[in-house]
Amino acid sequence: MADPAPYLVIAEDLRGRIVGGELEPGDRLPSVAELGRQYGVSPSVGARAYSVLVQEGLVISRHGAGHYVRGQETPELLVRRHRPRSEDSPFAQGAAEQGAVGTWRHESATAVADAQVADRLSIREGDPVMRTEYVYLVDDSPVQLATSWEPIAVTGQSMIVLPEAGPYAGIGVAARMRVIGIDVGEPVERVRARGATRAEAQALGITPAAPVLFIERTYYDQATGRPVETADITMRGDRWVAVYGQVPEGRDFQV
Amino acid sequence: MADPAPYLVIAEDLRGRIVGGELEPGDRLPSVAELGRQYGVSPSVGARAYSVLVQEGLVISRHGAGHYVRGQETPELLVRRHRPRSEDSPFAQGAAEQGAVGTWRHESATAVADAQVADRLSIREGDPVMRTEYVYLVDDSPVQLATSWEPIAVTGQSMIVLPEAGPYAGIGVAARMRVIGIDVGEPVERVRARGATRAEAQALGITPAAPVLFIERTYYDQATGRPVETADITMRGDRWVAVYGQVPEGRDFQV
DNA sequence: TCGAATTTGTGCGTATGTATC
DNA sequence: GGATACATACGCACAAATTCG
Repeated sequence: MADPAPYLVIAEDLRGRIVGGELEPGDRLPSVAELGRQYGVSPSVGARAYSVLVQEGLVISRHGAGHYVRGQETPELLVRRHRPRSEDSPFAQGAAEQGAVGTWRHESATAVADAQVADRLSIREGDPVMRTEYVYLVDDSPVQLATSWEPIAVTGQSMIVLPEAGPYAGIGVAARMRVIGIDVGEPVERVRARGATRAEAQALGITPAAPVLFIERTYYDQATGRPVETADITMRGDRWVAVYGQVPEGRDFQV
Repeated sequence: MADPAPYLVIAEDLRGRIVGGELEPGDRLPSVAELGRQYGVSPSVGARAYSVLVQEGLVISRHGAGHYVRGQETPELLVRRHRPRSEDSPFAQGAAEQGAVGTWRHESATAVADAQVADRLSIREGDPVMRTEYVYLVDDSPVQLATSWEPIAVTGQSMIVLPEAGPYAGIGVAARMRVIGIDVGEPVERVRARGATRAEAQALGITPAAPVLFIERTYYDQATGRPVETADITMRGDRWVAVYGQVPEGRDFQV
């Protein structure tokens, strides 16, 4: 049985004291030299032990200053949930409920459906669609990206062909579709966890391969079953929780 | 302006060639010594560059053998969705629909609710609960972990107090609750993307910090609104997609 | 079977740039 | 502004694992 390497032993020891609460967020940790003395190894071993904990997110290092216990910041999670009859932007409304200011940038252009989008919208590859790219910001920092596709065949003759222009801008897909007489009900969402691509990391201000929540959302016309909008939504994993289902109302039981 | 450190330059160079496709999954990469020669630095710098890429999940290292480009393995996504009136294990049923064999291991024990579980179950901290740990396997490889908590106050007098023992084992929470006359409806699920902890990575056979889909699920008694079960579910991000909502039935529109 | 060559993993000492007082 | 403490990066030496003849 091989003994674990000393730098792992030191890291494990410190990890235990941090998660156990003995060392509190903000506490200054021993310098790498001091750590080496305590365990009878060279400073570089202490440095490597710290590098493990930094990678795990338990410790932050400040060049020339020292290592510090990092706050277990579960930085207020943003909550994403479906809002059945919203008449405001679901995103802005959600942010407001959480005491933040939600804004977004967008860009629309016509495009043709590739194979994947065509499949999701039940149209033919090459059919015209309106594609809109979104960047969502909370308190001016980007937290969510989205790309939306709508078949021109659905909205082309209406004044909502551009999702973010005219009197019906910024109210969300469900409300916009109601304008042209389409009731969409709840969307179907396919949820995945994966690492951020480089482009996503760049846009969201996170490191590549950091976990993101990725949702493929599709709205259907409830009357006919026809897909009317589909979107790829990418959210910072450390900032979002997506909630599905509702807590029942009546709570008349005894605790 | 400080130049980036040589080990970061090397890592960035290799990263570009990997994501660009010049280096393909499975390819053997230069040894750290060779890498050092190529860039005119010592082997330790090459080793450090590789450690960065290993941490990002782009490269795997095999002691004594070399460094290899890691496969972007997108192996058959498993689909997780709610099954309203299943009378079989939802997990096994889902796996079977996808042509795989789903099995699981479990271990139950009584415990007391900590603050978080107590909050989710609307009971008091310290109240007794039945805790069950699950490891789910598909074709003998672990793909999902779960920890479930049920208040003893709900199941304690019944023959389903042990989730995985007796005639009602392995049928899922909803079906088990029906046995004692509780209709639970759809659960509430809070979905997050985060990096795997060390323990999770170990159990799931992935690297630490690899993305996992993490779901906090709670079932409620529909009649009273009382929570009757809550669970933490951890799934390999590269193997699972969770689906919410249903595609409408009728598709009588013209393409 | 075995041993030599190759390769990664780990520890150490030192030089350098940074932060703090 | 200077002195000191500190983290970071690098080159080197040795151990452990793998491969191959």
